[in-house]
Amino acid sequence: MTEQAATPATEEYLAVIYRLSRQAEPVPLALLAEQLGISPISANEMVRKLARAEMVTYRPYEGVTLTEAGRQRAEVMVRRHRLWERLLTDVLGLPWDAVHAEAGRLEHATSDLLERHLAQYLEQPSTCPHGNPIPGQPQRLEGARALSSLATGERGRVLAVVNEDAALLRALGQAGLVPGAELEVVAAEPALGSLAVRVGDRHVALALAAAAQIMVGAPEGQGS
Amino acid sequence: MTEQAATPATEEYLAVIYRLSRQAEPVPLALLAEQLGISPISANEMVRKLARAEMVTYRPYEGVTLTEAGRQRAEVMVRRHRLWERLLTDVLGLPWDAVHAEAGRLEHATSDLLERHLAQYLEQPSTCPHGNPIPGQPQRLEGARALSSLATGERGRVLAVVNEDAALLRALGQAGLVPGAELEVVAAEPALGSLAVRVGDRHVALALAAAAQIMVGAPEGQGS
DNA sequence: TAAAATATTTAGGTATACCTTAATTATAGC
DNA sequence: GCTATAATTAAGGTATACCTAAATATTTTA
Ligand SMILES: [Mn+2]
Ligand SMILES: [Mn+2]
Ligand SMILES: [Mn+2]
Ligand SMILES: [Mn+2]
Repeated sequence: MTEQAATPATEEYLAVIYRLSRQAEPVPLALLAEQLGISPISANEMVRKLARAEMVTYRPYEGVTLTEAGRQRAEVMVRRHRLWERLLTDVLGLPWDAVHAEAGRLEHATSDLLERHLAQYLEQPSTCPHGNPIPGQPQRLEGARALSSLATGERGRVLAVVNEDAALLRALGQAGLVPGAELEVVAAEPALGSLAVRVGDRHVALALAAAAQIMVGAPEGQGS
Repeated sequence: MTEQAATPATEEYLAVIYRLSRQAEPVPLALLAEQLGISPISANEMVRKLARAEMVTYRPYEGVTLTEAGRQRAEVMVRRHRLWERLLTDVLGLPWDAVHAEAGRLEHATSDLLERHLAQYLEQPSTCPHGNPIPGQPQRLEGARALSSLATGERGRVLAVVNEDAALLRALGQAGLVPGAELEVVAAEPALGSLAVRVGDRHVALALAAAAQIMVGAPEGQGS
């Protein structure tokens, strides 16, 4: 009986590992613990339990990697999470900086049946309101780059905000830096850790750390 | 520190006690335990904990009653539950016999903010899809009676199905016995434990136990 | 390459919410 | 009024998911 824990806690671990895997693979335990808001010791315990259940592989001093079974389970959770975000913003009108936390709870209370109805009602969306991909839908193949990597004068269009921290999203929303926005880098000052960007007719200055969370693609009318 | 447990488990107890209070007040422990699907001993433990937290009063051999604080908390949960049921049926198109179970999970993952947006989007509905009242909305004052109490020849309109058991709802749905349906009692046979009813042009026979779960009001065009 | 700094593991503990078995009630039927 | 029945409480146990403190192991860096 190595199987089927499927408690909210294990679901949460798998989904967080999945998300962090984009940035670092395998995922260091310290990062995982920090994201989950628990002690590294507790994270270590749980990760070893997940390894026993063959949802992850764990290499001490290196980190955690999802197994195929773990990845599938994680994708289900992330899919439900992002479908909920779409419903909450597009239909119920919640602000985009609030829906990540709400969906983070609803995802664990969602059956297969409900997931199907959600996806159907929303017409199989391919991204969440923050531009991040919904697993199970065809992804537009993107030559996406972090905004922080653009040089002065380069233009692009916002595709996604990777980090869905509420404070960051609120600030970006006010600056007009939302998926679809066209922008141009006015001045890149890596040495100063800062970036000046024109968004429409507005000028915005942001830290490199913030810019690193924004994925941009080719500007309108320019194929990859 | 007698305060604020607010775990899903305590929320669940309060909501179930609230619902059962319509039928029996105080609520016998045996009934509560059965509804929650746990042993009477565990129910006893939890109820004494709730009593310590002043959410209920508990009189051994009699039963449980909600305190004012408990009633308020319970009404929040029942309100969220029934708002979800409305969204799931009216918007997402889930079958009416499935939504009680779904809402039973979602209710615990619902914030004040989300509750407000749900209610607003649904235009402050006053009942769930099964006809049961949504706390916090004005209730139409109803001279409702159980269908099982009607005599032969009496007519009425279905207001609500009190017991939201999936199998019962599925059967009632197929028989057309849904809120709003006009009906006439064709033959009441209390001795046989059965009732024959005409619903539209259809004839339906049902057990008294089932009929007891159906609340009816005055037929169309007849004020109370 | 030997400390120093980090990371991991062990050990022991807490809280929640269940369980079973056994003892102790209280209620109700006769 | 007594006793059978049923309800309650006590006692002890399980599993999950956290925690802290202390011991060990590994990696880094000087
Ligand atoms: Mn979550
Ligand atoms: Mn998102
Ligand atoms: Mn519930
Ligand atoms: Mn209902």
